[in-house]
Amino acid sequence: MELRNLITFIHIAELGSFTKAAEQLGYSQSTVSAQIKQLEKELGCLLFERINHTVTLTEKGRELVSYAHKIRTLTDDFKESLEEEAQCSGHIHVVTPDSVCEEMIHSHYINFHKQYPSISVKFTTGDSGVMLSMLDHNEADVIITLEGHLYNRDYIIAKEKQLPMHFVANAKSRFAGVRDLSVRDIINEPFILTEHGQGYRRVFDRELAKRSLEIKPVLEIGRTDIITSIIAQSNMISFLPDFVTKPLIDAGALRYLDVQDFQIDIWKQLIYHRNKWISKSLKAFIDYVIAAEFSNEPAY
Amino acid sequence: MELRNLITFIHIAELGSFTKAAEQLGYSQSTVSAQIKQLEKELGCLLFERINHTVTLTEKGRELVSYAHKIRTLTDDFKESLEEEAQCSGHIHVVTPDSVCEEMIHSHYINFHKQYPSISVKFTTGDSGVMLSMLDHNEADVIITLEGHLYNRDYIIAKEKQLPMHFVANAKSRFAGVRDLSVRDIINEPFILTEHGQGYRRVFDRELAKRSLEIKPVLEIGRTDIITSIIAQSNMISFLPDFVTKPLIDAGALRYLDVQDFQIDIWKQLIYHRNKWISKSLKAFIDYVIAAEFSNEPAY
DNA sequence: TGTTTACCATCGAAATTTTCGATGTTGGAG
DNA sequence: CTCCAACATCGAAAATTTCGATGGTAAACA
Repeated sequence: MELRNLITFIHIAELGSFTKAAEQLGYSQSTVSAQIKQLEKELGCLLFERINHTVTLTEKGRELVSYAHKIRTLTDDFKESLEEEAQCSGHIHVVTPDSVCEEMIHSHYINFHKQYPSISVKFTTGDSGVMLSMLDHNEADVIITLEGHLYNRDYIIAKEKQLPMHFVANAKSRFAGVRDLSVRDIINEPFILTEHGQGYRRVFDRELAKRSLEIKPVLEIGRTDIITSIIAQSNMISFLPDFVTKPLIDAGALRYLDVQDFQIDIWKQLIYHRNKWISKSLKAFIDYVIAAEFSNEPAY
Repeated sequence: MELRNLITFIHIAELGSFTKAAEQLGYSQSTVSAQIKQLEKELGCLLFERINHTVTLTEKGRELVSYAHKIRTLTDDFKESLEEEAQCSGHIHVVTPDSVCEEMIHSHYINFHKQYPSISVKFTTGDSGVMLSMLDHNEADVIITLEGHLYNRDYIIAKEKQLPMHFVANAKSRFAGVRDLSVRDIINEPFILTEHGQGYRRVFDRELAKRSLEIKPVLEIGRTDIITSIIAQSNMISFLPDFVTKPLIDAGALRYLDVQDFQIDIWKQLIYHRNKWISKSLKAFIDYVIAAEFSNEPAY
C-alpha cells in the first residue's frame, strides 16, 4: 500500500470517476485503473464497484476513504511543519571549557534565550580531548576550544580568535610593575594552573618544554574563577587569558607580569563536525555566539 | 514520500542502524541507504546525521518519527478493520414489490435485525422495470422480483422459487366452491388487479393475450393487502399469489376459484448484479432471506 | 601497531514496477 | 444505429527499486 495509490484513490472517491482523477493527477486513465487494481489486490477486497458506467465506493472503500484522508493530512502536516521551522525550536548541545562556559552563561546566554525562547541549550564542560571526541561521536553539536590552533579536515571552524594571555599575580606581588621580566625569573615561584588536560595548560607546558623548562604548580584546578580569587589573596602566579583575569585586573586586585620572552599563541575556536547538519536553530546559535564571543569588542 | 520508505525509516530510527534495519526488513544495506536518501531528498532535509559509525536522528528526523508512527498505526488499523468485519456492519439496499416488502418486514426483518444489529437495511419498493434499472445503476444491492422467469447474463439469481397463484374471490361469491371453472366463465366479472407495471400483472396480461382474452379491471392498486381486504367485502375477483391471500383464505373470508385452464408460472427471484461485490453483510442478508423467504415451508 | 570487523556511501547492472498509448467492451445519448 | 463516454486490458517503454560489489573509515582486537 503506497501513498501514491492512496492519493489517487482519494481523488477518485471525490470525483466519482477514474478518468477525471487521471486528468487531475496528470496520469493516463489506464494508470489510474492499474493503481486501484493494485490497491484492491493488496487489500484483498474491492474498493469500487464498477457497474455499467459508474464507479461507486464499496463499504470497505468508504472506510478506506477516511483512513486515507487521515494519512494525507498527517503527511501534509509534517511537510508544513518542516516549512514553519522558521520559528527555530530545537535542542543544542554545546561543550566548552569551564571558563568559557561560565563567561557565556553570565554574559550572553540570557540574551540569546530572550531572542530564541524555544531553543533549549545544553552546556557541558570538558577539556579539548573530551570535546573533540564528543564531536566525533556526534554527542556535541558545537564546541569551543581554548587551545593551540587546531585544524583537521573533519572539523569545520566556524570562527576563531587569538587570545592574549599573561602571567598574572597579586597586585602586591614583588614582580608587579617590574619591567621586562624573563620567564626564568619567575619559574620557581609558586604557580597555580589549570589541570593537565585543559587547553591552555597543554599549550603552556608545550612551550615551556620547547625552552627545556618545567613548572611544577603548587595547585591545579580547572575553575579559573577560583584561580583568580586565590591569586588575589596570595603570592601565587598563574598564566591565563585576559578575559578570565580582566575583572580583577580592572578592580586593581591583580596585575599582569611584564614577561617579554614568553609570548604564546592561544586560540579560541568555534568548531563543529564536517558532517553536522546545521539546523536553523543551530545556525542561530552559532551566529549568536560568533557575534557575542568572537567580536573584537568583548562584551564585558 | 512512499510508505515503504517510511517503514524503513521507522525501523532505522528504532534500531539506530541502517544495517540492522536492512536485515530486519529483508533489504540489502544499499537499498536502505538509497531509501533514506530518497526521503531526505524529497523532504529537503537531513533525517539522520551520519558521523563516524553512528546514525543519529536530526531534529526533523525526530519529528518525522512521530508522524511516521501515526501513519503506520493508521494503515495497520485499517488492515485490521478489514479482517474484523466478521461482525458484519454495513448498509444494504433491497428493493422489492410492495407485497414482498410488507411480508418481509412483518415476518422476517425483526429476527434479522436481532441477529445482525449493526447492519442497516433500506427497503424500497418498485415494479420490475424500476428494480432492474436500479440494479443496472448500482442503486440497489439486491432485488426480489415477482415475475415471469427472468434471465440475463448481467444478473445473478441467488435463489428462485415458483409461486402458486390463484383466482380468488369472496367466500360467499357465486363462483366459490364451483368445480372446474374456465377462465372464460369469470372474464367479465369485476376484477381488482395490481397496476400494469407490477410483476404478476404483466405475466397475467401476457397470458391472457396468448388466449386472445382481455380483462379490464374495475380497480387497479399496488397494495395487495388492500386488494384482499376489498375482495373480502365485495364480489370482486383477483388473481394473486398464495402468500398474499393465505391469511384471509385461512380465515375463511376468501376462497380460491377452481380455474383449471389458466395455470401460469410466476417466479419469486432474488437477484443481484453480476459485478456486485458481495460484502459479508450483504452475504449474510442474502443467506437470511433465502432461508426465510425461499424455504419450502413458508414462515406464516 | 597492524589486522580485522562493522558500518555506511556509492556505483552499475539487473529486476521490478510504473506508466503510457492503443485497443476492447459496454451502456447511454443523440 | 452510430457515436461517445467510461473503465479494463495488453504490451512496450520508462522509471524506479534493488542488489552485489567496492570503497573508506573508525572501532575493536590481537
